[in-house]
This record gives sequence, structure tokens and C-alpha cells, in this order.
Amino acid sequence: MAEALYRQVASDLRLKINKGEWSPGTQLPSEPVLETLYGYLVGKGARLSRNTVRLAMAVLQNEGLVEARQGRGTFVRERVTFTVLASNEEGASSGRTDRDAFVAAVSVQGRHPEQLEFRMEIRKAALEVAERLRIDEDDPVVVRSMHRLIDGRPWSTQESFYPMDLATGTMLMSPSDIAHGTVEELRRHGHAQIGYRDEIVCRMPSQGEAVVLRLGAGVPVLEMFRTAYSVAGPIRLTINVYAGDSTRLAYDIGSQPVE
Amino acid sequence: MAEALYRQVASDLRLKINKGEWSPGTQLPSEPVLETLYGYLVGKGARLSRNTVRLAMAVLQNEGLVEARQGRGTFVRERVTFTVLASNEEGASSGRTDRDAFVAAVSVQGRHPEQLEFRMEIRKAALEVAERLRIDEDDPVVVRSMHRLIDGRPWSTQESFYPMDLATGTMLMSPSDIAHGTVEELRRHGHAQIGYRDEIVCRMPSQGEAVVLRLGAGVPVLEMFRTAYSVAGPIRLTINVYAGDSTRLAYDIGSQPVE
DNA sequence: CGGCACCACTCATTGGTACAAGTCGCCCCG
DNA sequence: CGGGGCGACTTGTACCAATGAGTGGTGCCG
Repeated sequence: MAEALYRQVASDLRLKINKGEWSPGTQLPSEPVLETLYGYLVGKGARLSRNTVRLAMAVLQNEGLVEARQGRGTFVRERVTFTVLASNEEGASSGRTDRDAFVAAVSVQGRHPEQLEFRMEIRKAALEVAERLRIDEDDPVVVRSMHRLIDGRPWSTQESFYPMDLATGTMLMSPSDIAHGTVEELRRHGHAQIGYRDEIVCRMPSQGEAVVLRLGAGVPVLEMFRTAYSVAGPIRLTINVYAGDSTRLAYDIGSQPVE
Repeated sequence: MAEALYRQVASDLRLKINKGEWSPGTQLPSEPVLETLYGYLVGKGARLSRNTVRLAMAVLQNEGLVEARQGRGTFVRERVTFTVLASNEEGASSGRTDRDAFVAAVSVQGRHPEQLEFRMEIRKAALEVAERLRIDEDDPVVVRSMHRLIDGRPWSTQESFYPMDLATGTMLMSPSDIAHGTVEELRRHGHAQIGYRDEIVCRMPSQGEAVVLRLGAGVPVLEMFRTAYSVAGPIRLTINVYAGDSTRLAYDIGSQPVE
């Protein structure tokens, strides 16, 4: 066997998509059509079985190239990306809120931002949280979380973790948004932020994430762990999970040339 | 229908893996065994069809949780991650080479680094390259590329693009490694690097990348575009493609607390 | 003329079968 | 005792069939 039939079909379809022969949004031929269309691979006038065609489509879906909608058809996926400049957020001088920062950044790129489902709760710290905040596992932490949307599409989830001893007596314990922002609120209580470390990984989404972010098959997520520090140590851990197909993170390091 | 059978099977297997009931490296029950094992989902004493079981396994493979090897079995995937501190590389003071930086960073984490397949060629600039180097599409660029391995496993590919006018007359045109490093070589020719911008995206690998990096199904890649600047403008674009399941990028922004 | 029912088409799920191909160990034969 | 062959077991590929379920348009009926 030279190469599996379904791989040949997938490769040919992939080629057509990458060459722009089928542009984003285009509907692919239906499965029965593809059966006869690629029948020549096994013989003149022959047809492929439906399973073989579906295996090929599964490959492309897992690559995030196409998206199947039951009852409608299969379409070339189209996604626009939003760039997050992650290196100059949370400037010491700014009095703007986190919300404002997000709204401003998105609006500049000509999109419509939204923040949803703001929640505050108290949880026991998981291992990856405890390690970064330098507390013990299962120590209580304050969690403030939300979802973000761009142009009505789910884009990212955010969870911020604060050590209990820092949060007590501050507005961080309030179950609503803070007008002047959490960074400023912590500063007012003697925990001025001096910097942060971002750790970035990519992986396939969990089931829950796929639902919340409305990710199709074959779309990975970008996960960012931001540990913020005061001079005394960690004051916050923020975990952002971004839809991988519509997010670009940017960091400016050192000096940038004048434009 | 409550939920598709194959999804129920996948969910249950996923749960067992995540709970650590099956640790990394463990062999999963074979397909025929799973058919009977989960037969109870459709009725007492019943069996699932092999297709259903295989669909469930495909889900887990696409999530990067397990890895099937023909003739052997299906195994819980095990991967260790390597962290790249991307924010303090290429310091102006260091005389170290790029190679040394990689080797040192990996060795510190107790692993064995390798660099392979060094190549130099001249190509026409693709759009994404031309935009960042601020040259015209199809302008010639010097490309220097390599693969990197950790503990004998492919880990990342790197391609560095230099504008033709900067590279001519420098060692960048030589088809071999530069002892003092490319940053230093450019500085000697009047193009001192003052900073860079990193852009990070994640996506599913192309077929070629999956082969070169030996990625199993369901493993995404992290792609980093690093545009380096002198005071006059862009002097280099480096594109790194990392195996997503074994890479963590880190950026330190602002001050870090003293340890 | 408006709304609803139905049909035609799409992909989704599940069942079955057969054979190919890779891996490994056992057993027999030299 | 050593080595090769064979067989058992694994996943991979390919086919067929039937039914479920979502979408959209057409046309009939009130």
C-alpha cells in the first residue's frame, strides 16, 4: 500500500484549501460527492466508501482546517486573530481598570469586546496554584473569574487567584468588578506590583473548555500563567485560557526602534 | 440520545487517566477488551462494535492523551516539558553563541541537548517574513535553519531570516555555525540589536512538522515569531516551532522579587 | 397570502465484516 | 543450543448497511 486512501484524500483536500482554491467559508463537496470524486483513486468509475471519506474529513477537522455542521455541510474554517500585547500590560502608572485595558485594546483593533459571568469564590489551592503563590496545597485562595468575548464569540477565560491573607479586608472579597482595578486595589493595601512572570503552554482543550470557548475539533488553546510579584513575593496568579485559533500573544523585550 | 456512545467511552477513559488510575506509560486494554468492557452501556452482556471503540480512542488520541502503536497497543502518553526563558535571551552583554545559550539552558534542567541539520540558503521572502522585516514580498532573504533535540527527541525547529543587504559581506552567508553567534556578528557590522518582539501562536502542526518533530496525533505546536531590531529597524526574523506537549515559554516582565 | 408539513439533503452514530501490517513470544527443527 | 518460522495478538485500513438528527426549501392547505 502506497499511502492510505483516506490520507490521500485528506492531502488533496488540504492542498486545495491551502492554495486558496477553496477560500474560508466555502462549503466543501458533500460526502457522497467526494466518494465519487475521489473514486479514481481505486479505479475508473469506482467509488470510495463513506467511511473512507469520513476518515479524510476527520483528519482535516483535527487539523482545524474545516468545520462540519450537521445538516448544513462542511466548510473551510475562517478565523481572525486578535493580538494581545502582553508585555506592557499592567503598567505601574496606569490607573485604568483591567476591564478598560481589555476593552481599549480590542476596540483599537476594530472589534467589539465583552466581559461576562464575573464570579468571586473561595477555593482550596490546586498544586499548580499553590506552587506559584508559594503557599501550601489546599490553602484557601480567593478566585475571581470571568469570560471574555470578541465580536460575540467566546475568546478567553480568566481566573485570578489571590492568597487569602492578602485579600482579606480588601475589595477583592467583593463579588463584583472593582472600578479602579485589582492592581491598584492591591497597591492601596501595601502590595504594589513590581513585575510578573508569564508562562505559556499550548495543549488541546478539556471538554469544558471546548464548550465554553466554542472550539471546534482540532483547535488547541493557549494557556498563560501570569504570576504577579510585589517586592515581598507573589501576590496574584492569573490563568488565561485563549482560543488558540484566534489569539496571538506579543511581547516587546528591550528597546523598540522609533517609528 | 443522551450522549454518543463513543463519547461516553472516551469520557470514562479520560477520567481514569486524569485520576491517575492509569499512569503515563500504562497500556490501555485492547480494543476487543474494551468492546466487552463497555458493553454494559448498551445492555447486559452486550458488546460495542469495534468502530465505536475506535472512535473513542480517536478522541483521546486527538486530545493528545494516549498514543497507539500498531502491533503493540495503546498507551497513556508521557511527556516532560522544557521551559524556555524567552525574555532574557540575547542579552547585549553576552558574548555567548546561540548554540551555547540553548545548550546551557537545557543542561541546567538536567537534559541532553543537541542541534542538528544546520542549513543556510537564500529564499524569496514569504508574506509573513517580508512584513516583519519591512521588505517586499519575494525579495531575497538569507535563511539559516536548524533542528533542536532534547534527550534525543526532536523538540523544535528554527529558521532565521536576514535581509539580503544586511547579510552580504558577513559570516551570515557562510553555510556553517558562527562561533561568536549571529547577534555578535551583526553587531560587528554595525547592526547592534537593541530589542525584539515575540509573537506567539499555537496551532495544529502541518504534515511536515508532525514528521520532523515526531508529533503524535493531537499534539499542537507553539510557534514563535521573534523580530529583532536595531535602532534603524528590523534586522532578523526567527521562527521557532516547538513541540507543544513539551514546551513552556516564560517571560519575566518588570522586576522580580529577590529570592 | 401566510404558515405549516413534508421532503431532500446534509452530517452523526452505530452496527457489522474482512484483511493488512506490525510485534512478540513460543516452539520446533537443525 | 541457537535460530528461524509460525501463530497469536495488537492496531490500521477499507468496505457495507441502517438509522438518527439538523437544515432548508418547496409546495400544499387553510
